[in-house]
Amino acid sequence: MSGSELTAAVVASYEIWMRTVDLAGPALARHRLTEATFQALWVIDPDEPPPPMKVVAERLHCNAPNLSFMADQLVDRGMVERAVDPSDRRSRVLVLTAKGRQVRDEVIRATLEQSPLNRLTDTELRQVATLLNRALQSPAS
Amino acid sequence: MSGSELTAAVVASYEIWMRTVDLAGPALARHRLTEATFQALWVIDPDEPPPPMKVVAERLHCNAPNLSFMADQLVDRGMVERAVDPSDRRSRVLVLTAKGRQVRDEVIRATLEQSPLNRLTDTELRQVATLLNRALQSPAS
DNA sequence: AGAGATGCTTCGAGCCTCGAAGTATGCTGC
DNA sequence: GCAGCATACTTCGAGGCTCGAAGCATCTCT
Repeated sequence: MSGSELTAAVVASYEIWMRTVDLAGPALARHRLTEATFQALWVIDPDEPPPPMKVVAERLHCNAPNLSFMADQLVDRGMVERAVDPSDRRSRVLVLTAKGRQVRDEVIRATLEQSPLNRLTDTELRQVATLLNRALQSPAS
Repeated sequence: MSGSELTAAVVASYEIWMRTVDLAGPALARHRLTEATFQALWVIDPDEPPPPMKVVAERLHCNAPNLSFMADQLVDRGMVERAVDPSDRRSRVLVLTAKGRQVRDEVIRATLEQSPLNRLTDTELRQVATLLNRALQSPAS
């Protein structure tokens, strides 16, 4: 219930995110991605086992019908394929295609390059990440 | 074009914002506000002269038709009124009503209280705000 | 006064989001 | 083993958000 420090930090984090999204727009359009589909692509790490849709939905803070819709878009664009999860046949995992991996790399690189955060030094970025992650780690209020 | 420091900071700022929005949801619903209308309410500071819609649209990173739509919602809910800007009769300023000021205070307080950032100390919050604002201040790339 | 610029609104299209209901598969206890 | 419940996803339909194009009122500049 304090005051201006908290307000300033929340406003700044809002502004950082909004500008990142704005600046990423053209790069997304080049690959016919929207912000929503891009974020879905982002959270599928090609260096880890393909995640079940349930996990992807959690990472995106969205619900199952919503992810189903976005997955359709990525499948239509040839960037992702659905596969049955061998460990649970109810579940579907999202597998990046070769094109999906390439587009993901390219758009993430463009997004990071243009992010306002890219103007900070590595030391400053480590401080930011440390502080923000400290805030995120506490028990779910 | 570096690497993991930047990625970690961008991901953390995304997660901070998404969690803030998630947690604010119930407080918004109590006043029949959506995330979009709440942000419009947020950027109208009752302690400053009522801002022209053009200024509000810039603060929200949205365009004129979009703000016009959101302003309609706030007017319908009795939180805001349009008034002619005396210095330019083309322009409309958005004026908070008494109800608008009260709801704005209440919902902003709830949002800040529940934000993950509320778990940091004032010193940490000052560091966060300083670093993020440093990133934001640089010339528009 | 006329021409062009600016601020807002309206309209229409498209995308995003979500609750409810349906299908398939897994799990538990009898 | 199988009945009943739980879980993962999909489909459907409604509603909200966003934006380009076009229109109106007003300002500005000459």
